[in-house]
Amino acid sequence: MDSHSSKEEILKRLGKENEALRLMLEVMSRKYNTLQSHLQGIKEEQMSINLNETHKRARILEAPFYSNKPLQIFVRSNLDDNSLTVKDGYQWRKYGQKITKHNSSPRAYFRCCSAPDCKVKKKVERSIEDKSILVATYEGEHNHDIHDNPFSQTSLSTPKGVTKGSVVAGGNNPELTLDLSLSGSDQSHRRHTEKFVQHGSPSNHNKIKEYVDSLVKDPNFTVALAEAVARSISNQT
DNA sequence: CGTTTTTGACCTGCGC
DNA sequence: GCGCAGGTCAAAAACG
Repeated sequence: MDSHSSKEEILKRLGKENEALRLMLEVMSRKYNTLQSHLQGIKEEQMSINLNETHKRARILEAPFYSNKPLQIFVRSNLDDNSLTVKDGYQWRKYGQKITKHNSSPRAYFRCCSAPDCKVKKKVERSIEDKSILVATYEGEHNHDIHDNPFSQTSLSTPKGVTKGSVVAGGNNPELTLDLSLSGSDQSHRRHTEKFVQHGSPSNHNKIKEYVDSLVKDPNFTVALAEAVARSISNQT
C-alpha cells in the first residue's frame, strides 16, 4: 500500500467519522428538542389543571415545576399489581394507606428508610385517567446518596408486575416514556435517566441541559448512540 | 422472632 | 364551631 492511497483512506475514514458525529449531534439535538416540547406540554397541562380545579390535588400537581415542593413521577405498572410500590433506588417503609375522595384507588404512604434520619416521604396512587399508571409524589430531600442502596440489588430489578424501567413523565402523556432499560447491562445510562426523573428542581431546563451534558460526556452513551445511528442508517438503506 | 404490612382510630387543617 | 378529607399512628397480622 503506497502513502498516497493510505492518505486517501485516512481522509475517507475521517469523513465518515465526521458524518457519524454530525448525525449523532443531529439525533441528540432532536431528542433534546422533543424532551423540551414534552416538558412544555406537561407544564401547560398542569397549569390548566390548576386553573380548572380547586381541589387540593391540583395544588399538589402544580408543585414540581414551580417550587421545591412535591415532585411527581409516573410509573407504568400492571393493573393486576396492587402493591402500589415504585422502585426508585431507595428503601421505603409503608406507614399507611387511604382511600381518597377523588380517586377510587387507594393511596399508599411511605417513609424513606434507606438512611436512619432521612425524612423523605412519598405517596403512591393510581392515576385517575389511566389506572395502569402509578403516581408517586415525593416530599422532602434525601440526606443520603442513592448509592447507599445499590441499583444492582434493588431498584431496577424488575418488580413483579411493573414494566421494566419504564418511567412515564406527564399525566396524560402515555407516549412519553423514558426507557430506563437501554442496552444490556450498562446501568450508568439508567442512573443518568433515573437522576433526571427524580430530582425535582425549580429549573428543569437547566436539569435537562445538565442531563444532556452528562450523557454527552459519557463514552458508553456515545458508543451506544453511535451504534443506534449506525443501525438506523443501515435500516434506511 | 424480628421486620414489614395492614388497617382502623385518631389528629390536624381547611372551608363553610 | 362543625364537618370533611387527608395524613399519621400504632396494634395486630403476616411474612421470611
